[in-house]
Amino acid sequence: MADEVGLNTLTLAALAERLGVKQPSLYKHLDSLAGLHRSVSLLAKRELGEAISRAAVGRSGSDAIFAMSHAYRNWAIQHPGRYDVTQTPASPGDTEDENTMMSAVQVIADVLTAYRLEGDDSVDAIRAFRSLLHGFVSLETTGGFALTADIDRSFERLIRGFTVALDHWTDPADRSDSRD
Amino acid sequence: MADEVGLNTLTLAALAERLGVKQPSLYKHLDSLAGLHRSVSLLAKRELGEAISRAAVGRSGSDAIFAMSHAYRNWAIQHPGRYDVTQTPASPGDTEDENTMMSAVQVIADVLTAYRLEGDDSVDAIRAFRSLLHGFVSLETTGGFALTADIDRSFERLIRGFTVALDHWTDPADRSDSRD
DNA sequence: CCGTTTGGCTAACGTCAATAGCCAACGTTG
DNA sequence: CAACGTTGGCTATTGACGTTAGCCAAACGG
Repeated sequence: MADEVGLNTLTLAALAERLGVKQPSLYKHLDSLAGLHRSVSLLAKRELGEAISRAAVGRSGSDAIFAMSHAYRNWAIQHPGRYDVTQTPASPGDTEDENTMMSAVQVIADVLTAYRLEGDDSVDAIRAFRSLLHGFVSLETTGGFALTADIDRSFERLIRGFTVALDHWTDPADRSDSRD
Repeated sequence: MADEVGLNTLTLAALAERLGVKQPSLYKHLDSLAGLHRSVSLLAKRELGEAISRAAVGRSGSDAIFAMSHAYRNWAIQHPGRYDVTQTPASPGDTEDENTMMSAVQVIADVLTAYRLEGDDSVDAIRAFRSLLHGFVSLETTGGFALTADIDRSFERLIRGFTVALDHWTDPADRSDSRD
């Protein structure tokens, strides 16, 4: 239901009606709307983490990156409502939520090990990859890409660009434009 | 006020109280909550567009990209509430909103002209750049980066990676990992 | 077979967006 | 100056929603 209507507009009244039940009866199964949101968020993080993890097994290097990226995007497109709560951070002290998030990020970290990045270099690469994926998928699912140009192709291009950047991740910083 | 509390939780009651006025009096100055959201969104898009446009004047190539990126991120960090409605697409038929969005995207397109990309190549690059910026800023402002590693550095790294990728944007696609 | 748990219900309250209708201050204009 | 329309506030009310309290019947376990 979150995927159909969006979590923000998912009302307890509507949920009760769909279940053929009166609104207060829901409180026998959930503690609050916020609690429901947390549950959905937790479920979504787990599912997305599993999806990208499954895509990465048996692959490494740029192969794994492409596979994981497509798994990420496909899951997000198929579950837009769930997706947009995958990035809401855990409430302070919610260790279960924190751990779920961390294990999903760990999948990305593992995939990047092929590039032999260490310490901050690795953190930077993980943040970059997460930014890429989230930014593209977020813009796409909210309808931010107005033009009719092929979105699949743009995504492929984006990921390819990332692998190219990874190949030069530890090159010395140089702001000059290498092409002219 | 949107930046302090977030647009989602900005309530008309609270707004009225801050203005020292009763809630229904607000309707003499706005049509609805949705209308207010649209106004804020429109203002935000215009402001962000101007910020990145200002940053890009007099620069070109990767210089312009870095300047624009920092202007984008800084504006978003300083105006988090406004930022997160900059990416909400215009309602169908809202040409004013569409035009505002388009002119902001046009700034990006102009900056990328130095890379001599044409047609779909250009669209792909614009989408990639928007994804990068939005993804990073979105994750950062919502607290998605848990580790204490330097976020400024990660951003710098991300943008540098993009310029590297741009230098090879039109290289033939090749999924093999060039480093091993 | 009796007690407890489970899962529904009605009634009620507070908050919020929104509408209707009233009224005072003010400026314009004949 | 006086009549008048506009502006911008107000109270009262409604409807949707989240939430709590308290009641009750069916199911289930000892």
